[in-house]
Amino acid sequence: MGSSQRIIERLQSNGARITKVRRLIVDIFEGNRLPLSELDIRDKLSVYGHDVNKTTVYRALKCLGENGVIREIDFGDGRKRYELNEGHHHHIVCTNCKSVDEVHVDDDVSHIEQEIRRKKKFKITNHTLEFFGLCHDCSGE
Amino acid sequence: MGSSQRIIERLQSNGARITKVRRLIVDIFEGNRLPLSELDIRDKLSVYGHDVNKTTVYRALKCLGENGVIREIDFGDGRKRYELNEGHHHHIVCTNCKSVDEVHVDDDVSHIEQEIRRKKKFKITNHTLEFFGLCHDCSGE
DNA sequence: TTAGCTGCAAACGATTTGCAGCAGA
DNA sequence: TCTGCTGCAAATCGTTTGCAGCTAA
Repeated sequence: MGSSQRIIERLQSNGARITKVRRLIVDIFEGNRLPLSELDIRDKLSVYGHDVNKTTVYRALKCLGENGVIREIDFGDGRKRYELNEGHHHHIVCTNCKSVDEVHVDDDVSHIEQEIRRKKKFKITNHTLEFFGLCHDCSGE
Repeated sequence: MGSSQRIIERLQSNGARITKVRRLIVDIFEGNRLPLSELDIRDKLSVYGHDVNKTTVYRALKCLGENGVIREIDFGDGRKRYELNEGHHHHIVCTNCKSVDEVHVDDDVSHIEQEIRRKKKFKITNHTLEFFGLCHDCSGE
């Protein structure tokens, strides 16, 4: 059980119980830095000998999301993905082989947000920015 | 039937038929510059006295998408939205009242794309950038 | 005429809900 | 102990598919 103490404490302080399934799922996220779908998670749990019901996974994800441990990522393919809610970054998705890579950009879109804040009377709290294209392997002819 | 001639020609040149339903849907998009879901479209069609089957709407949207007339927008709420494929821009969505506004930014994220192209060996063809927050009406506590 | 479009019903896949039994604190 | 978590089955919701009849070209 390698779940970081910080995460355990965050859950506990919000009154959520530290159950076996939640621990396992947090461990999966800590060992996989890329966004995972419900199915990805259950597959990985299964590999480690834990067959968890899909409903339970969805409810655990909801709990972890509500407590700020994970966040949702949307690649627009009809299934939600989740990743640890640490460090703002974006993703590049290969539209061919579906591989995903992280992108850390120094200069983010904060200047655009400020522009919007000025022009429109909108308090921006969040944004999504995902890139799509062909990875090196798939763009080779 | 106010469907722009340019769009009609684009469909025709690709071998798609110009049917009553497709004309109507294009008219709806031309009269509504914000992203519409399948349900939005059927509601608007209904207001004008046209009850169109949902399957037909989905197939028309697929056809219009494949011919570059419209594009998909994803607000991550589990339903697809579509808008005319004209002029690159983004959206700000009020997380409270769900209202949507367009955002035209002079300085887009092309510099980020170039950075990624250099760092990673990724040919970027597309990106999504949507903003979320509270609109003026909803942020007034 | 005829290939392509439409409508209906039914299938599908991701996600949610109801409920009875189990377990963390 | 006891409220909250889990698992199972069934429901829900957006979207897609199969098929028979219709219509644009």
